[in-house]
Amino acid sequence: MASSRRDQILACAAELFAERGYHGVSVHDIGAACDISGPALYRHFEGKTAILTDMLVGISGELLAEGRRRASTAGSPDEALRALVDWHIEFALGHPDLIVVQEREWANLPIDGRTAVRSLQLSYVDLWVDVVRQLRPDLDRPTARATVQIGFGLLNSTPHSARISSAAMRSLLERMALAALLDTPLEAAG
Amino acid sequence: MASSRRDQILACAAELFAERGYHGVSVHDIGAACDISGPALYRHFEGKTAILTDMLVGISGELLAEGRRRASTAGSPDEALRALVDWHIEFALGHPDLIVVQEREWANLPIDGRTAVRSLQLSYVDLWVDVVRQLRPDLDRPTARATVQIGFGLLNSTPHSARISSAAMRSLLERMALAALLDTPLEAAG
DNA sequence: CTGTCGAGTTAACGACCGTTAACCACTCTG
DNA sequence: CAGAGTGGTTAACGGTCGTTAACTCGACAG
Repeated sequence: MASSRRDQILACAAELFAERGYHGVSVHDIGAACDISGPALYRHFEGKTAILTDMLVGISGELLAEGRRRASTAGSPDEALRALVDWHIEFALGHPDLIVVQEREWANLPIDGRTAVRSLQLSYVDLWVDVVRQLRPDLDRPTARATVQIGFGLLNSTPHSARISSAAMRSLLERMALAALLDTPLEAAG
Repeated sequence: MASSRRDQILACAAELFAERGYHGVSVHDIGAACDISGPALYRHFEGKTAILTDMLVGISGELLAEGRRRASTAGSPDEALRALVDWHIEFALGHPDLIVVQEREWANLPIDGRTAVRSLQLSYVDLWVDVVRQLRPDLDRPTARATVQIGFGLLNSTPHSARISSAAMRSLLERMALAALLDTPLEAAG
């Protein structure tokens, strides 16, 4: 189990990063949010970028690991997609700040963290793409990939959305996501 | 017509802001991208925040004005929704960097710019909500608002999506957006 | 030709940032 | 009770940032 201070720092930093962006938050700000001050962070992290790296690797890893678990225990492709959608919604509703940081701050990672996060994210996309292609054999791989990424855009909009109850938001997101992902083409576009 | 240099600065700044975030870009960087250097920007803008303010007010204003124009010339609610979707897709595909900046940098505006942009965005959401509610009388206003915002999340995912042709992306976005927005509820959620 | 004005330059200032150094207190172990 | 280790403190450093000042140069009106 990680040290409690480490987790507290990660949680405070996530909240601040989501609110003001990585470069808009100083190490002093992060420390102050944890009731310690500035340089004390260096007892727990190598530097400011290490906080961001740990955060993004953790998010991507958790999304992928639990996504794989749930998809693999599903009995059918349809159930698997529903399980993936439900899991993503659960994560996004439970950690809106992490969703925001994951979406925004990838470019601020050092090179090695960037490749690590990218690789986890690609695996997560692939997990979805494999399920979607079983349900939508009409889609070639690039189109299926774009479909999944557009679906993430839909699901990740949670933090920016109007205030309705969490249960209502959950079912609304699920319905819209499944409609968007499963819609079969009825018409050609110009 | 605005001075050409002003427009050039806004375009260069948008690209840089989208890539690295507002605080990740210095006035020297913006100047260099325009082949002028640093403090020369102050001949055209009051300061760095004025560049961001102009950019976001411009985006929100254009989305709203053209959205109103197209929705008002549509013959039916169904056509109006299609017109709004098409317009938003056209803008997002044509200016992916502006979409990114609009999504990310609102919190970095000064207070007055914040309220100006917020007000334009609210009007734009309302424009959509009015159309959606004509097609989906089953939705109460907060749910319709959330539906529209989730739809924006879907449409605004363009800049993060895999590379398929622009025409293919356009029709994919349109199909998925309409499916998500128009889907009528067939089941209740737990 | 003169003078004003717009649009650029470099130099400099103060503030703040990430990071390191030096120091201190508390808690354990032997 | 010594002494190492952990986790905190304040002070200070170098670098960068946004902004201002002072100056230059070309265009153009009278």
